[in-house]
Amino acid sequence: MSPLKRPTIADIAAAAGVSKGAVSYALNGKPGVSEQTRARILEIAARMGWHPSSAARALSDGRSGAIGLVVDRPAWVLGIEPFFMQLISGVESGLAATGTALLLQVTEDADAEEAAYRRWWGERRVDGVLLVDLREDDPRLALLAELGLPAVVVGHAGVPEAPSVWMNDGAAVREVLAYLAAMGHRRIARVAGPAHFVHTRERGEDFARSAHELGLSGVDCVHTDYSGEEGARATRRLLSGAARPTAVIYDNDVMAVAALSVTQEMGISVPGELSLVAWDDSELCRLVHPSLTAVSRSVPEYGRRAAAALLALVGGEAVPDIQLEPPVLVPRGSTAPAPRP
Amino acid sequence: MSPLKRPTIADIAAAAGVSKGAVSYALNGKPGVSEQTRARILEIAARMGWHPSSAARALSDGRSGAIGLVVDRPAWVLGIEPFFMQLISGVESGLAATGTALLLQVTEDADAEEAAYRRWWGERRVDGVLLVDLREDDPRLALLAELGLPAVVVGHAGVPEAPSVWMNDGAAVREVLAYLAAMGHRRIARVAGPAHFVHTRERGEDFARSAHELGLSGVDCVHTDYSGEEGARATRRLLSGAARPTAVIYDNDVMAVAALSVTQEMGISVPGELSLVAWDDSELCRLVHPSLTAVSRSVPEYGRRAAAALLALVGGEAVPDIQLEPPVLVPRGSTAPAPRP
DNA sequence: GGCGTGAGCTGAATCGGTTGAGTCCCGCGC
DNA sequence: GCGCGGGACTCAACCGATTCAGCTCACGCC
Repeated sequence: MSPLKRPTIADIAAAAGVSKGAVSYALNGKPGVSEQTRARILEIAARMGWHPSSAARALSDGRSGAIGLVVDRPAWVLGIEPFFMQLISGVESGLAATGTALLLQVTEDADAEEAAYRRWWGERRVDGVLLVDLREDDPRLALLAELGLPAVVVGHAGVPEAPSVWMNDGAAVREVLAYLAAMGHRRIARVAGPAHFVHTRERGEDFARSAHELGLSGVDCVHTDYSGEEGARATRRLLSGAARPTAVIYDNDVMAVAALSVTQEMGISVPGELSLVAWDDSELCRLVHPSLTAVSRSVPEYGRRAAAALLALVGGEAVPDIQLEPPVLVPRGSTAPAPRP
Repeated sequence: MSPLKRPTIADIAAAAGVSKGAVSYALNGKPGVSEQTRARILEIAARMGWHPSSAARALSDGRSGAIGLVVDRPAWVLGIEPFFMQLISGVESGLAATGTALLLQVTEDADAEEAAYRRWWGERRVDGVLLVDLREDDPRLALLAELGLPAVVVGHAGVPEAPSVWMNDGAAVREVLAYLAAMGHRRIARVAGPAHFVHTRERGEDFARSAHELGLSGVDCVHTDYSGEEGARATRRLLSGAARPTAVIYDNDVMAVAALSVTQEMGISVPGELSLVAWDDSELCRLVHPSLTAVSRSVPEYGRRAAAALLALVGGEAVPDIQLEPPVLVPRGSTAPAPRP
């Protein structure tokens, strides 16, 4: 079968007996044609299966009709980390109605990520980008500002250069610590993500504040790269130390799952001797035994709102920081009262 | 800071004192300019930080410089399934050198997936697509052929409409069954993916054939949607039946992990009373305790080769089916000799 | 009847590349 | 000395949309 020909507005114009301009007005809902003519043109366009050429549109109005997302995490972390796929699902649903496309790029390091932005900008491939995993003094913000590429920050507020979509982790941190404290836990540790991520630091500050308020001595913190392997190693170290914690909180679910198998290895009972809490809830947490108590936040919602905010920003609207519903604690089988000393 | 201006070939032409055409020849490595002039133009372009406008290029030569991937799996499966992110990582690395972009779309159902292809084709957004999860009599093949949109099938060979990148599962199936049989397993079951996927059926045929060759009575098969939940349910059913299997093979790692927690729930020892094998190896398999024996295949390699094949196809080359190294069995802690009857 | 007005449409420029059809000049062969 | 070939460029059309400046009516109004 010979491939279909793609109709252009010129074809429609010919079929309707009007000029290209009239067709353009009709198809874009702009004044300049009578309602009769508009209806006729719309009908013809639909019958011909017309779609606007994204290239032509991009060329004439300077909009590409696409947004970009660069994910700069090593492949082995990405594979298993549910966060990104859920985020992407959410972004898609925020984009779906508008017909905007999503460009995805997975990079090896921060330099490659910056190069990707430069390329997308130079090639006019995207109208804006979503920024995840903000770092301290993140050079990407300056770069994007220099390029004039609109961006929305996902995951934490108060960035002067760009609007953001965020959740207040503080309340959830407080909730988790209060819950553990109420069950008698006093020695609580945290296995965190990389220290250079802003959200890691901020969550750390939340932990310190809440611990102080609750009269806890503090929360020991170990940094990792989010991988199960490092999560397991950190857990072994914590559980082998002199003052073994009675509860550990993990910055992602993958590490919490890894920790669970470490406890089995070491013959430590969960939740009898040790309570575990995962930050970020995914099917993974319900899959393992005992199921993991988790801090649940709607990651797709993150994506959806961020996409919508970016579209508004690209459209020239002033976009404020958007705060989403804070994460909630979902208690499951991995937490229980602290063991008697 | 005011946004940078994006240089065009006209700017370069003006700076070099030549015409736009000459600049185009120079930048594309075509004859028509002297080596001196070419070098000068290249130098100016580099200094100005020029990138070709993807829109302009797409408009004039009909190529968008992008390929598309539609993933039609429910969001909750996607989140945790490592396969797709690994595939995407691989695709990126196959694309990286060429400057081709990747468009990703996550859809709710098959209709939305077809609509996505129609849109991409109509808008000339992609030069070709990667096709995963082929179904029996897959309507997508006819659609893409009708549209004339080049496609490469990932995951199984012998499709008349499009070249494919695949691995021979048969050898691995044989290896797994022989391994289990050698350890005395006779009642072996399989928890498979959806029956409508071609690769599910083909693997089933491989199981039947190998079972027969090895003198096994056959392999019981239960179909699921790949989710941990259904994997767990299927496992409970299998383990509650009269002739309980001594070994179960899962079509993905997520279900195998879910199964492991079912065995804990039910007090069945792994691998003492039951052996488990996961198809597809990811960090997940190493994370749990006992670690899961798995059939490992290089998913990123899949993506890389598929991307390369698609680029060749788009470039007008004749692309044959490409067979990759077959998957290999990686024995870990979840398999052991069958229990004495 | 003349004139302004605005709806409804046309024509052409424009975006930034690619490309085929010229143009010009230089060197070479006879 | 003339013609020819070809290297090095220039020019302009073209891809498919958007958009602005007209143009042409019909109509209302004084």
